[in-house]
Amino acid sequence: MGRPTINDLAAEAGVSLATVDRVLNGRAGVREATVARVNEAIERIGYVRDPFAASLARRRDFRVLAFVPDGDGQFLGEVRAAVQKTAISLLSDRVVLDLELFRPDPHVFAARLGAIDPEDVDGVILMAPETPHLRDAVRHLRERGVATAAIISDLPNSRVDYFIGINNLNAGRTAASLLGRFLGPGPARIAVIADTLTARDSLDRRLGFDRVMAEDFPEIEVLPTVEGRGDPQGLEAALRNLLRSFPDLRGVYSMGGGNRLLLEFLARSGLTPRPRVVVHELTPTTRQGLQTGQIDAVITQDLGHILRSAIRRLRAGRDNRPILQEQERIRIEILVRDNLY
Amino acid sequence: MGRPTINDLAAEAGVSLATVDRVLNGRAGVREATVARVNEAIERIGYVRDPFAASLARRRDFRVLAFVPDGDGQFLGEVRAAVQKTAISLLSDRVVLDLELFRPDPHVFAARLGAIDPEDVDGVILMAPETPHLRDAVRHLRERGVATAAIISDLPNSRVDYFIGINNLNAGRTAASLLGRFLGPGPARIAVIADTLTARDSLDRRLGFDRVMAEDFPEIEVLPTVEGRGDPQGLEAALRNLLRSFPDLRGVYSMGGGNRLLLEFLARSGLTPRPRVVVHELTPTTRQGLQTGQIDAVITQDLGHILRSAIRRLRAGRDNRPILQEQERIRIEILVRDNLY
DNA sequence: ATGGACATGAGGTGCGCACCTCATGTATGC
DNA sequence: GCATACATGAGGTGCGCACCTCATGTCCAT
Repeated sequence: MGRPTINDLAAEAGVSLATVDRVLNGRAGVREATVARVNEAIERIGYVRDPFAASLARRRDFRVLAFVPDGDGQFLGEVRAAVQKTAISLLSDRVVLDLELFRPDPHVFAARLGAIDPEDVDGVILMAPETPHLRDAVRHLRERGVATAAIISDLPNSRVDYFIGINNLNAGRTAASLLGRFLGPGPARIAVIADTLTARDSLDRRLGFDRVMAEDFPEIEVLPTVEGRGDPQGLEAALRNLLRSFPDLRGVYSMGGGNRLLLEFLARSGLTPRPRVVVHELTPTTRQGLQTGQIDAVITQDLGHILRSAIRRLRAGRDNRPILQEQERIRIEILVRDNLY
Repeated sequence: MGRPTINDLAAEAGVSLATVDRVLNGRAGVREATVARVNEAIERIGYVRDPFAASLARRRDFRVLAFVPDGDGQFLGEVRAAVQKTAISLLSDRVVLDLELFRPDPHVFAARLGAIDPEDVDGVILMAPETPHLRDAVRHLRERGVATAAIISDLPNSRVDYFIGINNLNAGRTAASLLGRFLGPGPARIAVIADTLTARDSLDRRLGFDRVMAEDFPEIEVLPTVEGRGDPQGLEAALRNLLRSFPDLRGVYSMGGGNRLLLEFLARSGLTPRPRVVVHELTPTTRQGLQTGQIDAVITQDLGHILRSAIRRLRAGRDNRPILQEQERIRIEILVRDNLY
């Protein structure tokens, strides 16, 4: 009743099991013509490798290294925690997922990637900003047969094998859609807060946000972006300035970090009516903000899902298996107080 | 390097492989004291069955039957489609998922469940309203060793093994949270539409909805529920009546089916300003409603996720494995035009 | 012709487990 | 004390695959 096995495949291709094995596992010493015959037979009988049996026989786990920036933003903390949790849950799937932190120095990071031994590592997951060094390091990894997946932020110029994350343009659109509806008809002024607008993600979000605001909520005036740049005092001062110029502020869209400070500032400012607040990423701060009512909506992505998806793709690629597009789509999730999990 | 195997387990328990096998697979002919010894050894060395190897050796797929009502609501269509898609994607996981439709007659349905051969079927997934017949049939299934999972609607009195779906009280709360925010401050009248309020799901949603409205949006007046009862003309008439009495209607919460008719009605009525509309379940109609702007938000659940989760639980139960709570939580998803996938 | 490089086949082993048979041991009732 | 029922062990087989060794065959350059 079952699917075809390598035995069926060998028979169909008219070669021995050994040759099938050589072709399937990319070992050397097979004529091109023979490889082609096997591949045709694969197509013909619809052979797909049984990943269970394979990993059983391989007697070796699927090893993945996840690189996440070392740093103290809450979101980074969430990512690191998600990697660790996912690692545990994937152990029973014969996947060993290791977390590795890296410091910003691009040389050091690229060197670390270059030192990866393809014998030890099947795939690499990267949450990292794109730099020329990284681009070269990724290319080098590919050449040595280590698959790469970018998560959360794409690395569009690094020819990474996969990107797993949300579409940030649509995330920005979603934020605008919500904030616009929350504010209702009539003119209003809203602020946009970002860590920095140089990051690709923030640019995309801002772009999507502005488009929807312009198209659907023309009466809403979006003030120039307040950039935090990881400097609490600077952000505080900028916010204070903003509020002095626009005491009628009715909404805030926060695209990145700094939410803790933002919420504290808003609480202190005692603005009435309370401004509508839409932020990104579920963290302890934003979770609490939802619960206390300081935040109206959080736009987020399921980190566990992202990591599992990344690993499924790396594995599927290695086994030359197709993936289920549908299951791998990363949703832009909207959380309010009442659907918080 | 690896996890303990049955060999380690046998050694630890001081019994043979045969006995370990008998205990693990619940075969008869083992003294209680011996069973206990094996189970203690399992605890001690932390043995967990390797599900891959097991299903390989079992030479038999995990067979699941999914029962979905035969009927022509769009949501039912989505559920059936999701079952079929999931079935395909799970084939490579050695899971055979079959879809079976049933007609409303509780006798016939219960008889069908009673006729299930435990030799053929490992688990049953049910999307069905609870009836006394069903309750008995589920109990009977359990007794014969067939695990059962209710999806979407719980069967609280049927002692089903698992329920996989959203918390409808929170779903109702979420709807109210959104609709209340969309309407902004000030008094407003809103309508609630339901197929029927006798279904447990609708009751829960309504309850959650009312609570949040009362607590957070006291100025909003929730009109009595309009019940469709699967009768298009009746619904149409009721809506017309409602609008005659309350021409200042500003919001609509639709808890179940009938959205197609509702949207047509609202379009024809030309209400200004356009009422804010929050509905449940993503269907072709509600998807289009989001895109055209007739619907502000859809509250939904990922059917593929629900089905995969149900199967993971049935399998984990059979193999006596723990599940990852986190991964199995079914989210109450909020969709607006811009995060539609 | 001869050696060497390369392509292929034959066949075995074991991964962790389920499932089966048969033999042997032990307690129980009469 | 003997038949009987039951508990347990020993050992084998195969699932689909990866990985390994060794033998044999084919072709080419010299």
